[in-house]
Amino acid sequence: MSKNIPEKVSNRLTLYHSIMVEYIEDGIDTISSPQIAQRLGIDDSQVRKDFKLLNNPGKCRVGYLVKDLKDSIEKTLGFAHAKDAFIVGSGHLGLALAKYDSFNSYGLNILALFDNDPQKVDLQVNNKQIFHISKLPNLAQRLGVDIAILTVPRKNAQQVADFLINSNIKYIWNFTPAVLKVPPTVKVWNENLMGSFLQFACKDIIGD
Amino acid sequence: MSKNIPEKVSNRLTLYHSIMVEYIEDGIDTISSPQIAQRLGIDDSQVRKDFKLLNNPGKCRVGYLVKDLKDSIEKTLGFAHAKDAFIVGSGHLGLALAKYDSFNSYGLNILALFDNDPQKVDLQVNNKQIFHISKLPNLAQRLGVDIAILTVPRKNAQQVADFLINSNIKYIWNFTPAVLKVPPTVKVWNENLMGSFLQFACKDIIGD
DNA sequence: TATAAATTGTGAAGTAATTCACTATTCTGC
DNA sequence: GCAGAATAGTGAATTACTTCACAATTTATA
Repeated sequence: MSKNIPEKVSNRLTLYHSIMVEYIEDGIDTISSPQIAQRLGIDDSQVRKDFKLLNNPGKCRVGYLVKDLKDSIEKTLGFAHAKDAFIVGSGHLGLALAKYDSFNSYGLNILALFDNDPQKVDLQVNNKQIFHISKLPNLAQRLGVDIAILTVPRKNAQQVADFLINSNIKYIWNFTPAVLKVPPTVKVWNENLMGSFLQFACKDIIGD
Repeated sequence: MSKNIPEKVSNRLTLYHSIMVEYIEDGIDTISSPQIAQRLGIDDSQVRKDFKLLNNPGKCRVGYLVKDLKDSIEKTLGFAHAKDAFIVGSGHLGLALAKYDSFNSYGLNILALFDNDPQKVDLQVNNKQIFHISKLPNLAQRLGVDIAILTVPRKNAQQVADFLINSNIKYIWNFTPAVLKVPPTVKVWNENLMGSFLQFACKDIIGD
């Protein structure tokens, strides 16, 4: 599946997916591209072009089948492939993410948390144990985990990232504001919460 | 300032900003576009084009002054304009965000939290009080707050959003997976954590 | 001082993304 | 069954974004 879906498209697919979930809850079977487009403030032909990538044809004058759309979006985005991950950094954000059960239904299993604070080690969060960071390399290898969710303070981010890379972690979902230096074999996804907000704020609040 | 900076550009500006913070900590005064470009895996002329929007000329053979760049990015993204906001929904994520002090240094003040659970009302989180959601309209008006950070469960999201809109909230930073229906006068920024991850996961982990 | 190397700034070229405009199809109501 | 309306699908046009290529400048060095 998922053959080179551009980032913008996959971002829209996740929004479409949310709408499908809502329509299913409301017991609505079909949905049209203008309905979706209006909801998201985009062009309806854009929606149709995106859906074309899903190989999920609609019916003229009717629209698309909600259930089928949801399934093919999930297939394309890989919900079915369960992926295991560690949360590295058991501060407020790390703990909140550990408690965020939606991850699971989207195909992401948090297996454990890590921290360097001895006070936190061995605590349980949402049925997941917090381990000392020194245990990570061994556990990563034994469990075959190569995804880490990084939620340490900014000033430790690079150092911890280096440690993760040495532990054969290949994917880092970076919730810190640091821009990580990594070798080409390691992929980083920057969540950058404040950056995200600033875009929002900049556009309309500061405005002019 | 901030005259129609495209979203892609402002996203890059936040990444540049992080790098500037790091360089300042490391005591480095100047930085060149190839240095930044290599760090982010983008083209160096892209960096220069972005900086041109900042009205912050560099010097040939030397590069840009780190301090000046940081300042003009902050000016352009509006860090200086303090903005007040409420967190609506005092679950794990809401509490984690309330404790996330970086918001402050980026110009966002969380004044209070809200929830409908009587057990949570009147608790203090990071020196911010949790109020019952029914108090929101009055407080929003008295304090002149029109930004809400929405962290309620998905199934309540639309209903709470409607309530916020009736309380004259104009900007909703939406951390729920719901796609909110709002009038054109209200702006929504979807954080969409899982969507964000799926883009990351889809691209490289699922592969093909 | 002359030469070489590094860097900015930028117009032009090239890509990618979005919107437009239209055709073909299907459904609804008369 | 027919007329009208809504919709999918899609090539073309447009717009936005990125990369290329290179002149102009500055610094370091011999």
